[in-house]
Amino acid sequence: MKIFNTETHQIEEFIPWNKEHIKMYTCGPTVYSYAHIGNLRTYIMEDILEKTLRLLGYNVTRVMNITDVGHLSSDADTGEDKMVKSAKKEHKSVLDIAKFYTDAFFRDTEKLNIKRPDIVSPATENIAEYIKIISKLLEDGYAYAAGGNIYFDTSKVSNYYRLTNHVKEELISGVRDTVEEDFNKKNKTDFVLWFTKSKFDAQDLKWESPFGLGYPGWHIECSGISLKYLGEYLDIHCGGVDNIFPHHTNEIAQSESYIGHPWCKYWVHGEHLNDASGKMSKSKGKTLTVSYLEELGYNPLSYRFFVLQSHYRKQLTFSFEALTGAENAYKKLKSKILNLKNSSTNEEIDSQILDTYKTKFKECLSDDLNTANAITLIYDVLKENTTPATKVATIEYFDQVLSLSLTKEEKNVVDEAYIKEMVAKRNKAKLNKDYALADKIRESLLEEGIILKDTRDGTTYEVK
RNA sequence: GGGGCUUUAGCCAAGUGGUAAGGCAUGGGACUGCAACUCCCCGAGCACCAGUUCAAAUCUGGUAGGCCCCUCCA
Repeated sequence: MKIFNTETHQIEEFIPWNKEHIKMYTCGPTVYSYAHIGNLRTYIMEDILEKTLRLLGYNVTRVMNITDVGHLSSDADTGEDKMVKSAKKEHKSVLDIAKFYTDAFFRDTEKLNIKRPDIVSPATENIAEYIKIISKLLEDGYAYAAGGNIYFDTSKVSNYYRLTNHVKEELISGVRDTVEEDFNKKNKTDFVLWFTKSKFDAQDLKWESPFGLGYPGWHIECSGISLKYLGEYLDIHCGGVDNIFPHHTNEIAQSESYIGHPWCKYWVHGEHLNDASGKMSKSKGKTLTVSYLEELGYNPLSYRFFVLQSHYRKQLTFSFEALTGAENAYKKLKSKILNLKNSSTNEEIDSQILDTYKTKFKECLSDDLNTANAITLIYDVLKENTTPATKVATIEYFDQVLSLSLTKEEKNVVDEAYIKEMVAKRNKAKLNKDYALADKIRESLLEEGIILKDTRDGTTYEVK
């Protein structure tokens, strides 16, 4: 298995700390509104990565956090915590909001066939862990108190910028002017571990701590949850590219300062989904959510297919034209496969062909998750000169990772006798050359979602 | 101002030195009462310029465009 490691800036052979058991941590959603499909792209990538590792025979424990506290608003003029802001807007408590959008998030991921991580942990349920870490960092001189808050002292770590290649001096000269400076900090890059005093004081959730009544900083959450559930040796840490700096950079700083040795071996980041104007954002125009796609009549799995046709480290531009193309391709492909499945009764499976394709498939995914080539393999299988049963079995194997429900028959709740009756009626009309009536029957069935197909061997139907 | 990514047919894209995968759409054909479905056929020399090489979409340098990040923005 080869994977691109953000830390070393190159594709590397994957060698876990302990090959018996892989520890994987993925940054979860901030649950103050619905996830848009751009957010979900990263979770699809992580899903593929996890399933690939399992297919390759590894045991994997995957942990995801739910950020339900402490994320500040991006709208500089309001300066409120995003969670608090949503709560106010919707007249609910912060935790109600978090619960609501957490449920919505998992409903969306389920529709996209994204497996739920083994452990999902809300940030608010691990406060004791953060306090433990912060206390030790203070004790060891990696953190300091100033102006009521606890800060991490980035000057105490030697290779702070290792994820990004940033140069300290250049960073300082180029700070955006929209950012207010916090004069409590010793260094520009220092960040808050624990707030008791903040210009954003509208926090509903506060906890007692040795540092005063307050709430945790953004970055400590992921370190805390990861160390708690996965221990001091992490194999893979994933997230969107936007997390690289400062979030993951800071996680490394605080985690390694705390445990005193190297922490995570592989950093894997998913690129963004863009629209014509750039990065997709929750605060920009109509939010593209899974349920919105459904309202427009798209199958969520068409979106998964769309995403998998591209590479996770490449920016992907979303358009409805592109999604429609993916949907057409997905429908056609699935229909072909289901036809094969229905015609493949009691045939032998050619295990040699199956094995060949298993190997090829694993090679595609082991090549830094080349899902586009993995999908092309499906088309190759369909063209292969072998039994339908072999093809179906091969594609079922692929679908363990691709998770496109390619061989899953939709449940058709239809009255078969009724359809047969209507088809007979229509055939009679056709014989009588009463095409108006024939077309009318066909149209009325279509309205009920039943598509008639006239073949040489008679009329068959398909349920939408 | 700094750091990074990216540019392949109408669209989504694979490809990392040997002469452009796959899919969608369009067009043509077969099938059909007409359609739909299905099947068959058809398209680019890889942003541009200059190099390296027997050979470059693939390597080097430059130009242009797009995108992301730069500390409380996920």
